[in-house]
This record gives sequence, C-alpha cells and structure tokens, in this order.
Amino acid sequence: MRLTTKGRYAVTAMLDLALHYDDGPITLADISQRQGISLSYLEQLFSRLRKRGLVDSTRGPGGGYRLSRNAHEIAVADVITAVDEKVETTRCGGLANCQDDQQCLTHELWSELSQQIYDFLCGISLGNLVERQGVQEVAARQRGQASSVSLSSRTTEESL
Amino acid sequence: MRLTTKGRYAVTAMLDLALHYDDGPITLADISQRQGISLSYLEQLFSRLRKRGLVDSTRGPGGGYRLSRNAHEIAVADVITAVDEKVETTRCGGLANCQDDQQCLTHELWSELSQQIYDFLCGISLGNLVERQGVQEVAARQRGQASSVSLSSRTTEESL
DNA sequence: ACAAGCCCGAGTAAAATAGTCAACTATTAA
DNA sequence: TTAATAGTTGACTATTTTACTCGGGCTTGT
Repeated sequence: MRLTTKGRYAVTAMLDLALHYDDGPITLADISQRQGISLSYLEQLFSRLRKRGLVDSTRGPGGGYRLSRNAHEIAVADVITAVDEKVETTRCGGLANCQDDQQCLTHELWSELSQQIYDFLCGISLGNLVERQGVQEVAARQRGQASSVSLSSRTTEESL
Repeated sequence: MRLTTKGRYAVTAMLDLALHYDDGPITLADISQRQGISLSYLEQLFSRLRKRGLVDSTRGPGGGYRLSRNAHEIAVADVITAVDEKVETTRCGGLANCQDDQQCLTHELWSELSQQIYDFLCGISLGNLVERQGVQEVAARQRGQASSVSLSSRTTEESL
C-alpha cells in the first residue's frame, strides 16, 4: 500500500492548519517550524493539496494557507489521496491483471483490505482529530517551545 | 506501512500450500510455476516462514513444504509478519519519538490505523480464503493451464 | 521598490525492494 | 554408492521509490 511519510506529513500539516484556523492564513514557514518538516517539502505537498481544493492560498506578505472548508468536512483519506496517488494494497492497482492478465489468487483479499483502510481513514476528519485529548496535548507542547530547531536552509531565521 | 510484494507473495504461496494440502509435500518449484513467483525468491520467503514455524519442510526427492497446522489456524497476519518485519504505519515504529523525542501530532492516528489493519488481517485465516468462491475459481483456472510459462532460470524443465 | 510568501519543475542521494546466484546439506531411489 | 531431488543459507545487485533540495519564478502588501 501507499502510505508513506509524504501522506503522514500532509496530514500533520493539515492538522496544524486546523489547529490554527483562527489565526488567519498560516505560512508554510510556521508549519515547518512547528512540525519539523522542511519548507521545500511542504511547498511540494501544498501544491497538491491546493490543486485538490483542500486548502486556499493567499500570496504576498501576510499570506499563507488555510483550510478551504470546515475541518469536520475534510477526511484524513482526502488528504492522503491528495498527495499520495492511491490507498491501494494490490500490486495491480485494482486492475486484476496481476497474473498473466488475470486475477491472482489473493487479489480479493488485498482489495478488501484497501477498502477497509480507506473506510477507516474516511471516517476520521481533521475536526475529529482536533478534538482529541492527545492531539490537544501535543499542540499545547508545541505552543510552549518557541520552535527551537530550524532544519531547513530555507527557514526564515538566519540562525547559522 | 510495510505491505509489499514480499508479503503478498508469501500469502499467495501459503494459500497455494493450503489449497494443495492433500497432495503431500509441495515443492517450491510447483508453487513457482503455479503462482508465477521466482524460485529463488520463494526460497528466501520460505526460509522465514519455516523459522516462524508456519511450515514444515521435508528434504530430498518427494520432499517439499506443507503447512505446519490447520489452515484455519494460520492468519494472514501471521504470514505477513513472518516475512515483513512489521504491520505498522507510524514512522517511529510505535516508539512515539517521532518529533524531538516526543510524540508527533498524528502519532495516535497511525497507531490506530495499524491496529485496524492488524485486526483485519488477524481475522482472516488461510482456511477462510480457501473456502471463498473467488479463490476456488482462480485455483481451478490454475489447475487448467498446466503451468505454461516458466519464468525462472532455475525451473526444473529445460524448456529453452 | 522590495520583501514576504506562494508557485513550479527539475534534479538527486539514499534507502528500500525485489530479486539473483552460488555453494552448500539432507534424503531418497536406483 | 551414486545421482538426483529438494531444502538451506547468505551474500550480492539492479531497480525503483522516497524524500527530499535547489533555483528560479510570480503576487501582493507596505
């Protein structure tokens, strides 16, 4: 299946956006610092998120990103499929041509698993996550430490 | 998450073993031909399956592999975890040290997903699969075509 | 004008995957 | 006792994917 750091980062970043929804447009630099994701990589991810209509962007100073709709209307599955191509466990990508142009012995199994995963991720929205105790705790911690480490050469601060 | 062709091949091969349980020990060459998996690769996989006690082996002519216990007592999850290391979706491998030695914002989510997947794969045994209509059909097809294509340089037949 | 910030595409190093190969050892049939 | 069958092991390798970086644009507020 396709569930990599790309998808994980995207969900984390989107959740960050959800948590700071009231603060107006959020810059990628902010997310980068809070979540420890490189700015360049975030740009790449948000390009896709924007194309899929999950976020709106504002350019220029004071600009940034914000969720395009209510956090409860954005499922984790939406975010992942926006950046990764698929949530699929079959080799053939659901085409059932796995073996000599015919369905392999375990095709059905992987199809079901894919569906299972997809359903699970569809059932959880960013809004759900925001409400969670655990998430709140981590978010509070992140507010505490004023973004100590800078990892990207492109972060705003010239700490080197 | 870790769900690759390695795991898929292993399940397919084990299912083949389950389907041909009554035929006595099954050689890897047989599985290779029926399922289109290279012999060398199967060797690697079965080495692990044996170490995990999922199959018993007999050496020498007439030898081969067989399931170590009833197909209903072997879950798909057992097979996958035997060859792949983990069924885990978190980056940190469940250690919760994802960000600065502390749990990242989405750690909980991926943990739950992992559990979800694991539960699903635990709930399905090789025995369950054998009983399925779809699997029966594919198995019948495989019996029909007397293993037309040989893909490995190491297959027994000297068809070249 | 200029700086903040988004936008975009190409390029790349490292890691993981999917597999190969060769040289064993054990067992059985002839 | 010899030859053939089949499992056993471990090292090695090509390919693919991942996870990025880089450099340059374009927009817009001040």
